Amino acid sequence: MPETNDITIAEVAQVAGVSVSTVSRILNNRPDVAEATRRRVQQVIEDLGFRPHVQAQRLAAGKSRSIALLNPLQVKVMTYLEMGFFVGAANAAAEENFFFSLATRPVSEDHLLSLYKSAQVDGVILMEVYMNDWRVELLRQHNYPFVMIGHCANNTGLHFIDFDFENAIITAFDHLVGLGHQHIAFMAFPTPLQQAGFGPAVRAQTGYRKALQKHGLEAICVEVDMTVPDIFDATVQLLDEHPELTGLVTVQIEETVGAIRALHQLGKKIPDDISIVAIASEKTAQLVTPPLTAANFPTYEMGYKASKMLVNLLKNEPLEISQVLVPPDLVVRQSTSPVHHPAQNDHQLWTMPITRSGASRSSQQ
Amino acid sequence: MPETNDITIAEVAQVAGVSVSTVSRILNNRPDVAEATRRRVQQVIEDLGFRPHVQAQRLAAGKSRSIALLNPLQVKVMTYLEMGFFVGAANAAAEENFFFSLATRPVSEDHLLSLYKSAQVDGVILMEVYMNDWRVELLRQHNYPFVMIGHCANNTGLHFIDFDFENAIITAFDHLVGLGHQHIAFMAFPTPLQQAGFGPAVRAQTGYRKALQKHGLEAICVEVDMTVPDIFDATVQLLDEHPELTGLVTVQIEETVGAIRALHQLGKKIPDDISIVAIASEKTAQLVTPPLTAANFPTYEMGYKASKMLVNLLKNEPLEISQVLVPPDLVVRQSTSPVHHPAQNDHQLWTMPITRSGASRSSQQ
DNA sequence: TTGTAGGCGTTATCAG
DNA sequence: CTGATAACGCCTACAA
Repeated sequence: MPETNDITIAEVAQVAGVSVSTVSRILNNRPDVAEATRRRVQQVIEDLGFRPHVQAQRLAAGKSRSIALLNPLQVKVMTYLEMGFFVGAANAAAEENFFFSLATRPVSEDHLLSLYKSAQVDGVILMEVYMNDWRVELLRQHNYPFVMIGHCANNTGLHFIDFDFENAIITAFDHLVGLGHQHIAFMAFPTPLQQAGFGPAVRAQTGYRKALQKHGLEAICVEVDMTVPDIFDATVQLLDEHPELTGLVTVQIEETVGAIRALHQLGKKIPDDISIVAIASEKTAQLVTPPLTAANFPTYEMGYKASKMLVNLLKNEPLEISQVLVPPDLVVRQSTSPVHHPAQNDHQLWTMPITRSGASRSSQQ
Repeated sequence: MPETNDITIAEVAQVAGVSVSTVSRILNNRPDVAEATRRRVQQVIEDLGFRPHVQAQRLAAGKSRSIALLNPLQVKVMTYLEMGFFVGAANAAAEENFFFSLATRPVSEDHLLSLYKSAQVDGVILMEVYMNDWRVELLRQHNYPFVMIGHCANNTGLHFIDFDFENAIITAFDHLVGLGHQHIAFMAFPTPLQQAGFGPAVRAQTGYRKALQKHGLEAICVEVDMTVPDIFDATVQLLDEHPELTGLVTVQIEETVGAIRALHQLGKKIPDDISIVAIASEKTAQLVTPPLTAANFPTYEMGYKASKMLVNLLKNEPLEISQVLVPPDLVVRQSTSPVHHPAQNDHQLWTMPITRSGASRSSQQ
């Protein structure tokens, strides 16, 4: 059996020759304590190696001083995207002396309320937010504190930080068009996500529509699942149907490697034959070859900021800004280059063997 | 102000017409309760939406029912390696109804002890373990429960799960030699880590020595920092000094992309010109092009297992096995092929421009 | 099978 | 500035 920490605040008080309340005051940095007393008691605390019992503190104070990030995580799977949010949020919480945890289990309404009711947390961070999100309604109705990474259709009274997907897509197209590209495909979020009103999916699509209109481009759009094999197949099929393509914009984060691999197999060079613009964090963009030109998705910073916002909320400190939309910042790396008019032997490429056959897909206007 | 959960066990008891202790028993699944009573009380709990106050439970029970993974995490940086441990451990803890948290801050002796003393956790999972690790000594001496992902020089009485780095390296060499390769470089852990007795670094080196001996190979070993640019530089220099190279074994996980990028830039084809064997999880191996042949590093499973072990320990349940070494499982993907004797125009490659200059490195025997 | 009562280690209120 | 003392919400002998 492990040696328990017998030392309590009472013993500290006794050794220091003061009352428990005085020790408690010192522990909580209250101002109304004589400097001499404070020093003496702190010395005793040090000597005894005393640490306050956090559960007792939480119970007595009526605050858990804990927050959680609600991650709709599939078991085993976590990407750099979520990880950025997570590490950022964790570090910010640690800085504020708040306990941080990750809720990995799928949340039901009941589960979500339980987090608050059972005093596991004082507040949560929501991610993967939908335009109309039941979690938001539920928490708002119960008046439980929370902040979002993402935002809804109606955000009055809500606190959030989100990436500006709409302008990210527009910026991506601006970049390619600026390099002379005219035949650009857009690899969009899966249709079900769009229909369900998943924020990034909806807003990326809006950005896409605006970009088409702005530059007078032909619509070449394919919706794919966020998996490497699906993107691989989609890319193959896309180039089959649109051999004139010289540009590609993707919203998939890490899975863009599927497109790269497909192009590689088709004998298409990046960026000589096809330029790619993605949405990606620094880390992710550097993970593939060539490093991707991408709208920078600052996941760490967003998680950090969200966490700070929540803690401020819980401390009843004023929030300077409570709704922030992070503007896209296009980082040019090595996956884009000026358009390069194709040589005439292009069609020979199509005689190459393709290992994975394409699933049926629609190429919508 | 958020609506607080007024409902307590006392109210449940009153409404159900029983005593608090009965409700408590039901909450804790004690057997000594009449079935009728149990059902009635559970109905009341449901109706009232009651959730026990976890802080109070922990205080009264004298157990936090919480564990933590001690991650010597550099701020902002987390790789798929740590993430696998983390998600696995988190899921296992959740299954056991234990609270899980990640300690992101660098631990001092004081900090580590505080975790226990302040009842934040009942036990911890250590990772990045050294052959002689002060944390292990400290916890052992205080008789605090813990398990390790990794293991020490002396492991008597300790509980751990670790990946068999030594045999992983041997297996990697076996594979390459089996394909006819004779000139194989080994990209080792940085010297400081080896000297400090970092477990994987030490054991990988042992495996390397044994592999050389087993197959009678020439030693071509370079120690690199675990960063993409460093590995890039090291690869360039390595091929400069050893143009006869046809095989490469790396222990770096994600950073191996640096080698791939260097080879790409040097005009070397993978696997036609150079075969690579890495140590990597499924996810990581698939992230680069071509997908890497690698000794599978089952990080999720290891985190999961470590967490289960710790929880069992804390529940005083018997541990079936308390020291497990995960055997390497070589997964052949697309970065290795039979040796392919070089064409005579190889040296022309060295006239290509290299963007990053190599830092000075030693190529030890 | 159920109820009573004391205690878990702090914080907070209110006197002094 | 300091000290009693009552919560905080639950668990757990012990008794019935």
